[in-house]
Amino acid sequence: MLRLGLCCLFRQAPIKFRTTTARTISRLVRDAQLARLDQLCLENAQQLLSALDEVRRLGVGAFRVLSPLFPLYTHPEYGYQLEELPSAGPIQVTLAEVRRRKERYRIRLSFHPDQFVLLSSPRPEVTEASLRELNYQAELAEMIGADVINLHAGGVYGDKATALHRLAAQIESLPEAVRQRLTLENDDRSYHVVDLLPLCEKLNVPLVYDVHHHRCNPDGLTIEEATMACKQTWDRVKREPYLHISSPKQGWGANPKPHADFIELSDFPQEWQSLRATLDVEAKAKESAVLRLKEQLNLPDWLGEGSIHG
DNA sequence: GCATGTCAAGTTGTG
DNA sequence: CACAACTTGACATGC
Repeated sequence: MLRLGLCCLFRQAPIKFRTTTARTISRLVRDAQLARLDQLCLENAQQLLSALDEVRRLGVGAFRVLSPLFPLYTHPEYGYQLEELPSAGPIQVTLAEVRRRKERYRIRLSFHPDQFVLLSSPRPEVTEASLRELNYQAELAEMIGADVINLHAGGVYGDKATALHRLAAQIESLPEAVRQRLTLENDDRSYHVVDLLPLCEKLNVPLVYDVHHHRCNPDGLTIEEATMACKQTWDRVKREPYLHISSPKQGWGANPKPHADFIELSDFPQEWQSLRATLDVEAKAKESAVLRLKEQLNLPDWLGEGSIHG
């Protein structure tokens, strides 16, 4: 059965994640910086716990955790370690409870580092910053039990084969906590499913299939072919496949890349109807969009403990 | 209060 | 050459 996933934020539910900026933090002395960051991390951990309850209440089966759960954690100047925070203990306890609830509710958790995180760059400082960020997200993933850290392949730098070679080399030398969670996703500009498949098969990296990106940036594969190829990369490691969907904000005209508030049912590939997979819904209306798609597809509530499936 | 400009980070494509 | 787009607006400031 398909399980739908909500991405990062809520539009209806009163669940808010907070952040700060390097500029704001820079005006404080170190102790005050850590006190401020401590407050934000603790609040965000508590909000994540509420998020799991809300996802469960909505009958949804997956949640993507936003990258800056710990704001500025990997910043070169204002970064910090969890142990430096006065509330490190309560934060860890809260995140351990997130993990327990995710297991009880059978909710799948994932991370999607943002555009600055690349393993294909020829610039060492970009790779170093990316590795810091990946290690941070893996640390969080360990604490809450997230099984996926999903990356785009990044830039081409005028030579896709060489960029892919750098990407493969970096993947092979990742720390285990990152490596076991790393997945790659086709993007809407540079890397097709067909570009990533050889690397994914060689290194046993699961491939997340984003059908909107595929439609924006076609590679000759049909949706069914791309779906099956990606599914195989997950089958090989005996894990549930991940799919992404979104609809174009202004239709399939000049610029289909920006995301719409909701998913048009006509954009949902019928090939997916009977799949066992996680489908992240990338739509601005957040849980409203997930619920609408869930109804349109006639999917039942995703049930955890006590269900006849569980 | 509310409107508005700003915010760590990469790369590509468009106007 | 500036800006939008990408998984996502929220925060700080000034009126």
